[in-house]
Amino acid sequence: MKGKATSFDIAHLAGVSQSTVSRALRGSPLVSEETRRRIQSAADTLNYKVDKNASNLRRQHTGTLALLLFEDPTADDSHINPFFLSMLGSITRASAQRGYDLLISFQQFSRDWHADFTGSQKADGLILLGYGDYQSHRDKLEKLVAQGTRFVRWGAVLPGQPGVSIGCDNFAGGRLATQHLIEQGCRRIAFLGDATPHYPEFHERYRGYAAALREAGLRVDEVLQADAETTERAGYEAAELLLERGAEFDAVFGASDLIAIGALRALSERGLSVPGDVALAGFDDIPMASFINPSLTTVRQDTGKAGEVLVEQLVRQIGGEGAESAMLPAQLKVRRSSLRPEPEPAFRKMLRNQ
Amino acid sequence: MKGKATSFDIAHLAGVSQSTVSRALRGSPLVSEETRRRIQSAADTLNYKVDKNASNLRRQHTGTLALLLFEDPTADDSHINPFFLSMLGSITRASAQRGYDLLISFQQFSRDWHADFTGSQKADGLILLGYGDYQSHRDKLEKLVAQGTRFVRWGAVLPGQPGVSIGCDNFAGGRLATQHLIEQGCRRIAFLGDATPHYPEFHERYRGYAAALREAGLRVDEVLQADAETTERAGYEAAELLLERGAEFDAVFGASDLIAIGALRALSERGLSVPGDVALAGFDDIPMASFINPSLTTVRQDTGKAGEVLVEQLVRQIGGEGAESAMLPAQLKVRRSSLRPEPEPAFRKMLRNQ
DNA sequence: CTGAAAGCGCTTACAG
DNA sequence: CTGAAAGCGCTTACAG
Repeated sequence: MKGKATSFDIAHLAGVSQSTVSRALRGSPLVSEETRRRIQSAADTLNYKVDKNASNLRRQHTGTLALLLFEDPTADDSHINPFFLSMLGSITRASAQRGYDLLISFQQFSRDWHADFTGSQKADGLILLGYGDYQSHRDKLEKLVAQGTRFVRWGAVLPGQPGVSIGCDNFAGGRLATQHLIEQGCRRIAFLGDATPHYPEFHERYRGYAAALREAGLRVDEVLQADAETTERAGYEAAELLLERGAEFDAVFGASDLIAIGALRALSERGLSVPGDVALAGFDDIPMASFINPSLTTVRQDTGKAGEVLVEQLVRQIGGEGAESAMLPAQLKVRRSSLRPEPEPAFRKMLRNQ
Repeated sequence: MKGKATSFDIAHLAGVSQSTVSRALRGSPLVSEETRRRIQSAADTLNYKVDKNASNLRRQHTGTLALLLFEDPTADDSHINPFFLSMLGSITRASAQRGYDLLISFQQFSRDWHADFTGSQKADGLILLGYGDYQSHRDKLEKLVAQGTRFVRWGAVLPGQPGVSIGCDNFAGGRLATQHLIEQGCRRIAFLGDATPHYPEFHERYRGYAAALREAGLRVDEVLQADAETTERAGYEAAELLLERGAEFDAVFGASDLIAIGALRALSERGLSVPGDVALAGFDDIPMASFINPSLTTVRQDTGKAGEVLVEQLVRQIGGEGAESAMLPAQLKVRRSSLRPEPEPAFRKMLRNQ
């Protein structure tokens, strides 16, 4: 790489001062059209690009957003949760649309993340993404607020939380899914996923589940709940636990699609058919949900919209405008995994008709 | 945000010069242990972080890698190809492991990407990722080389290509999949995907396909090939085209999993069963491949390994070491979609045994 | 509309 | 081992 062209080189070539080059290239109205054109063409021939480091240093900003992706360290580390992958895609798009670069960082190990990015001027603001134990994050969030760091986080939207949170209406989503299972005739509906306030999104889904049960005059039975983080394996194990417990159930509501898919595998291995013996629903609507067999009934979180809102609210903060937490609607997607009674298999019908 | 602490503040607090602060914090051996400790604790109490912009400006480097993701503008723009999403995950991890930040950028629209990142000192090197028309990229790659830009690209590894390419052995993969279909008794195997050198990865897969056919004494029939880019929709349409043409085939090899999955839908809609009537294979092994029904036989590209190698070779270039193109092995994953003859359905057996 | 000059916060020869 | 000083390449008051 031979010496990169600087604004002085352009100035020299165009026969103006370096200040004028800078102004022209930044689109200042203080430069005459003709001068601007001359400078522009000089810049083009020298293949000049403004040095971001210098520009940012001087302007004290960065033009980039940092996406911090928290993954539960216990998760299988080869795969990122597909839901977050979708979010990542939409956040990337939304950032680009608003002229920001996006820096991505996984935060499984580092503990000092709360200051790493904005403190070191790598990013103007932070997007926090990830399921995970909220309690252990909370004090860091408060520190972030105290420091004046601009950030938005994806998660449960509840009163009294530090900073700006964007999330979907987990309570309504949990309620919707459970109501649907009840309408399908299910009476013993299991909930797979952590149901404590440690994981507020799951907790809200659980609360929605419990509300739907009570509204239908059904009992919330603790035997029907088993903890699980968002992995297929955890879903598998939670379903196994239920089965070993001897719990009787005619439906399973997984707190996430990954959990539901894991449960599906456990049920199949025991010879239980879905939806024939057990109706099944998940949460997230990851791409896989519509492809598995049977296709998975789930609560859709609109990741496209989510990315837009996250970026929008963060950019507002950076611009000094007020930003607000927002709750996005949850939408029930009914697919085959919950549709009962299952149409009678053709061969059984034939046998009976003999 | 109250005035951020600078190295001068630390110097003042620790009672040393600013230069010493800088040295201590960068781990220079020129600083005594005791001084270093004093400086470190001052930095901690003031919550000091080195300003990356200033540091990078001075050191003339950035510590970040840019991942440019090219997507075919005709693709459904709401979804990123899951294969690239996997790559993105593994590249992110590999970069973090080597201490680089990763800047992500989608390049559907911008045309000036070849200089945007390294020229403006946003990144030390580029990772180019995306299927796409190679011919139209080629001159940009050459410009990149001419400029001395460090980059690696994911794609076909062929002689005479500009720069460093990492890719999987697409020829071997295509051949493997086709051989497997032939072993399953298929004789009329369709190929869905562009088969021209414009898309070198697909072309290599096609060449592997053709080689396997010839080796088995089978004819390569143009009627059995239909173009498709990497989307489910394109796969669906290509299969439709084949069907409308009245082409007779007993197997379909999709140049990517997405194409194969689209073809599966088209076949099902026509009442053709997979693998009963038509055996099916794809390429990539995206997560969905193992979840659809029937599960999809495919050629696995190891994205974890790919990300590591891409980052490794790029970092070597940045460090002034020589980097080399590399071809990663392709691995056949046999699943249900290609296993013929299909076990006889239970009810048919019953009927016959009456 | 344009130019000369200061300064963003570091890193690193240079001198001791 | 430490300090004083130059300079990375910009942006932006300040002066005209």
